[in-house]
Amino acid sequence: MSSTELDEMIKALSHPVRRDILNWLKQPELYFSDQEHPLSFGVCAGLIDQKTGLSQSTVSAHLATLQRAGFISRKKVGQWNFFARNEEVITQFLSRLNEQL
Amino acid sequence: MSSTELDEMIKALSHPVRRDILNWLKQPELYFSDQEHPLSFGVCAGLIDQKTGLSQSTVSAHLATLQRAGFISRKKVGQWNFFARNEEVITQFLSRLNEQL
DNA sequence: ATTATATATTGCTATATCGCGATTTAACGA
DNA sequence: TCGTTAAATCGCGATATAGCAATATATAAT
Repeated sequence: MSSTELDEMIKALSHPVRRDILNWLKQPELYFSDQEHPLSFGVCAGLIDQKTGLSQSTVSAHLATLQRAGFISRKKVGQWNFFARNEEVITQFLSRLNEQL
Repeated sequence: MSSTELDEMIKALSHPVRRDILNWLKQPELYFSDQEHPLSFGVCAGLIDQKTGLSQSTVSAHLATLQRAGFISRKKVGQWNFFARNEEVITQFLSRLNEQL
């Protein structure tokens, strides 16, 4: 993980809504039990929109930020986009921060 | 540590210069061996200014940000201000992040 | 083909952050 | 008291970020 990438990751975490999203995705069955599709796909954008209470376009941008940072992945199924945490990346980020901070 | 405080801490880390400063303060004897005063006081602001290459006022603001977040402490001795890491706070921050992320 | 749904993208405004030079404040020394 | 040094604070312009509504795009359903 380059220092530029690390920077992008920390910046991605520097907004409370994006941290909330990461947290919700940690336990989808707890926060998105109402999803029609299997949670194994991930959580679809619309439900995340709802949960934040922000506009669709705003949340879409937040999800893009988290994805660019590598924290989440997107899986497109039909007309839906499902998001899930990249646990390996998150683990790697935390250990990098533990070393370097 | 409240969620507001956590937010302030992450935001404080979201600037590369501020992370640099925290890193330099980890090994003052390595990065500030030219300091006239004992390094046990901490590192004085002027030397940090120099090392960043940014203006005095800019660095002063960065140091204030780090201090507000709790990551560093200031010790005033005569006309100098010495800064040092708050290791306990940093450790606490890291463990909080490890849990919550 | 048309319509509906899901979501990304665009264009915009408002606010926050960064960096600087100039000024102020504080402490020291002559 | 006056000049010097250290560092905070102020005022400013430039850039980045956040939010929204509107639009575009892609898929699905009728």
